[in-house]
Amino acid sequence: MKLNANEGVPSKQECVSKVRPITDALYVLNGKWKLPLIFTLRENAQRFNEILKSVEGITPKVLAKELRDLENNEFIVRKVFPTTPVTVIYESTSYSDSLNGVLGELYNWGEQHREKIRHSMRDRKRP
Amino acid sequence: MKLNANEGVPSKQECVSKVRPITDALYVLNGKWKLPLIFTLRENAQRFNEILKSVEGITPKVLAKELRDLENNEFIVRKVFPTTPVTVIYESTSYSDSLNGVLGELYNWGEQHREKIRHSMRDRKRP
DNA sequence: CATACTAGTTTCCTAAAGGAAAGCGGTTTC
DNA sequence: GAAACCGCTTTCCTTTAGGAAACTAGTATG
Repeated sequence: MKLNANEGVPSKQECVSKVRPITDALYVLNGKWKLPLIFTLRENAQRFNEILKSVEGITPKVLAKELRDLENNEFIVRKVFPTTPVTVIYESTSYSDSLNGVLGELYNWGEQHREKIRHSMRDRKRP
Repeated sequence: MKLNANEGVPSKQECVSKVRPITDALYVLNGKWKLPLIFTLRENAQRFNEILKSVEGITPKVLAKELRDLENNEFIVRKVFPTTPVTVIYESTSYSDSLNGVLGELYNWGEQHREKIRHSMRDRKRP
């Protein structure tokens, strides 16, 4: 009783639905500066120019864009105070803590993988 | 007793060591085709041209490079059989199962996050 | 009115990822 | 010897991420 020539082979729909939530998650962590920014703002809320100094190497253009991304994903909030000159404080949200599980898994797996590959490389030289 | 002007502020070393294992992990999943390839080869081992067909849109050049990456990370093995014409089978390893924890966390968080952002967008239109 | 300060934006540029199309080496079949 | 099949590689091109440097708007102070 063969209803479909691709029996047993998952449909494209099925594959996409398996992969998309994962790529969604990866997407929000994507880019050179997302993690450093998340971690530095977890240490303490900071102003734009303070972040520029504490995250070494980032430029104003890229920082502005990354902060917008993080705000859109609700990992941080932007608070403006009408001092003169203005004060803008970026502060990490409690929602950013929801990343802890993911980040913990990534950390442990990444650490383990580095060791694994280090050993494999060594064994290729001296088998 | 102030020993250091940056007391309480983590050193750059400390930040790097917190972030690097995570970026290592993200790096191996990086790129447009890594996850589709991992998943398709978990379904069943396949030949080069079979993968080209089952992973819709990938080109030979990119596939060859991605397979090399996956092999270097020991997620797959490349098996060559001296038939004519040659048969090359790519097969996922049991080590690729070590990703299950990470992928599960990413999946759950990603699914939840998509919902969260969807609701936030709606509430911005109708507050 | 000039200067200073914050929080960005704008313009221009480079490097890397990825795609399209064609080609290639080895081996059989006709 | 031509054609076909497999598993790629090569060349050329476009898009995107990110960096350097300069500039801007708003609001004070002198």
